Amino acid sequence: MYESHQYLRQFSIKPSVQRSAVMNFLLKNRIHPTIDEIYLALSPSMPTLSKTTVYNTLDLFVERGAVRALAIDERNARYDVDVSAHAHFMCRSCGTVHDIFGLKTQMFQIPETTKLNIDAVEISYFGKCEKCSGN
Amino acid sequence: MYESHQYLRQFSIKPSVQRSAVMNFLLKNRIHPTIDEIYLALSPSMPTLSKTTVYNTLDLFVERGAVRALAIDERNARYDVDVSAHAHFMCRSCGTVHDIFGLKTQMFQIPETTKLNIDAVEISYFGKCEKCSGN
DNA sequence: TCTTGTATTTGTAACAATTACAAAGATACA
DNA sequence: TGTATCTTTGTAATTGTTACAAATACAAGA
Ligand SMILES: [Mn+2]
Ligand SMILES: [Mn+2]
Ligand SMILES: [Zn+2]
Ligand SMILES: [Zn+2]
Repeated sequence: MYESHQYLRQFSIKPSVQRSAVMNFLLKNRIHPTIDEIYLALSPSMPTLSKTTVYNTLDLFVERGAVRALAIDERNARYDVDVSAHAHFMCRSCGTVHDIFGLKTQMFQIPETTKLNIDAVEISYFGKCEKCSGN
Repeated sequence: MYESHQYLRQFSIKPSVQRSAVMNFLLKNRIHPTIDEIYLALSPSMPTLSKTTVYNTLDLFVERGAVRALAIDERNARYDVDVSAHAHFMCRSCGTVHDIFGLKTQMFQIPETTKLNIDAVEISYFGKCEKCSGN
């Protein structure tokens, strides 16, 4: 909790109770959560927390580069506090999103093109996770 | 239009007026359209077309492997009749989705992992397109 | 400490994309 | 022609997100 305060300052984000709680959750639960998952996890201990605040907070985090928004899940936005170059896998069955580390750094390089001004890359894999592969 | 009929049969999709019209649009307009774009393009010449039919049709196309659904656009699903291995770029400003061809085939290979049963890869780039780069 | 301006949070309403569902229409074939 | 099945349609419900204005918290100066 106190760490979260410090962590936020690294990204010039003024800490508040809500912001620290959200960042704390992201740091301790690296499951690429949705807004709803964050809200449902925090609201028991923060009964006045508003879902709008969770939206605002995540927007701010992304804007400041503290968090990455993933496009992998068409249904909801998912957020990742690990902004380093890595890929993701989403299970078509249970919807969980896993990290895929260890891909060649070349894969995250931006292709040469004069026309496009690329600032981000996202590599996503889809299929069934171990649990859902049945057996 | 007639081509579309033939095209659908390749994927064991029973052709109907609506299905052929949608496939024809996809084959002739390779812009990774949204459901709404497809609906709005076709409805003038097919006034009774229902948006639900467009949803149903695209679901069927994807299920049969005739079309790929892209996750690149968080706002709406986008569909690509080109199911070959290639990447995409989405402009953060105007929202258009471009193809990125010519990436090494290695990039589309599935990483070795015993745990995950991967069946698809999606490589997405984000930034500003030529038009929106101002200048 | 009070005052006042600014930043943040909250709750509600509006919006947009998608899904559910049942009725209507088209198609195939006995 | 009759009947079962497939497909389309329109509407309503659901869900995720955004807009917005009021309430609250915070920060600095008087
Ligand atoms: Mn991750
Ligand atoms: Mn494409
Ligand atoms: Zn799973
Ligand atoms: Zn653009």
